[in-house]
Amino acid sequence: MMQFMEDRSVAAHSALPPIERQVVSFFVDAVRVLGLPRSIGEIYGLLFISQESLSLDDLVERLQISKGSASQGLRMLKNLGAVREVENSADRRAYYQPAVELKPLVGGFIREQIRPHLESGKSKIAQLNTAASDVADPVKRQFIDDRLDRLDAWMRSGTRVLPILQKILGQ
Amino acid sequence: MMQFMEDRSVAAHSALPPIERQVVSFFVDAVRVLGLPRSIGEIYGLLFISQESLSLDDLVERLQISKGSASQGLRMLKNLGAVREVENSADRRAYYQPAVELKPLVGGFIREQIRPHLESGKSKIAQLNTAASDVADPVKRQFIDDRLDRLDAWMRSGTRVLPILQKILGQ
DNA sequence: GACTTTGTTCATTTTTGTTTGAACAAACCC
DNA sequence: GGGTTTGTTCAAACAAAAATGAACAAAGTC
Repeated sequence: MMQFMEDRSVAAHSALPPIERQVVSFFVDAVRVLGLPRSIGEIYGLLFISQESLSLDDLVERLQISKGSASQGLRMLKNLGAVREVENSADRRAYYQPAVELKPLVGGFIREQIRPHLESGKSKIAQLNTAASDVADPVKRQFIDDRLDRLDAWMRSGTRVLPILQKILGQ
Repeated sequence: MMQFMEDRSVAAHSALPPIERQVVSFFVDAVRVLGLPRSIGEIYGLLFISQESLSLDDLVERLQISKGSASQGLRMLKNLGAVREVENSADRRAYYQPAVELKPLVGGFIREQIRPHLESGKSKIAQLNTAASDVADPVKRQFIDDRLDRLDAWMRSGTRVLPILQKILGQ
């Protein structure tokens, strides 16, 4: 009995096994490149390399992160379409599985992180075009118009590239 | 004489004019999305909307940033190929101009910010494949191999997409 | 209806990353 | 060689972002 309890105690505090640890570290680096918080990488990484779906408590225990982080991280991952809840009768906890195809991951990232910025960028350029009409000096005016036209072309290129990105990465 | 000095003094402390301010703000937001420091956006943004090339001191004065920030920011922008030094006889200061075509900007960003991460990711996966050969349980082993194969395919997709990105955005 | 389990929220703490500015180096000038 | 201008470096200060954990809500159990 005592033996059993000690085992559980050790399990609760032990570090992740090597493979799991390395995969988590891989995703921690990957999400930093994408500008997402470390915990997102930890959670997704552990789910990615786990055969069984995991509960919030599993994540808290194995990654040694707070319940708050796990909860917020899972919400963001759900919004990104990177994890989904799975049924688990005989247990009222929610269990999570990762989306492991590149396509939905890329799609979610574009939808949640890229498009909103492109949209707000376009509206800022619209404001700028309004402000530019107040410029008196015609030489300066022409220069500014040229620059704003460029910016606009950049945004259009950006918009154009997204579906192509999704197509290529969806394979 | 006194009049003249007061004008200079005011100019030194005055805020950026509206258009310049808005364009700088646009680029500050843009570089945040790309995970680059604010000062990079400020410097590039002001250069982008300025007809004349600017010196380090011009940037310090107009953006009200420190010489340190301006120096570091310009170095990063030069490394990215986003600004270039221009000659200015009659003055031993260096003057800077922005690259305003999308192509070199995208190219520089990919070269400096994306490729290094893709490379280090690939080598991490190689390490993981080595570590995976120590897994005893054949079922677990197969699962891990599947996941690592997926990761590898992701990285290959990533590598494949970069030249296409450059091509599309270079117009 | 009191108690337990599960998960969320959010004010505070902690961590991370950026900016500052003083010290320094390099190049030029007289 | 002393003085000036221009630009860089880096330790310390600061700001922004993320993680924590206590309080809370919701739902289930006895």
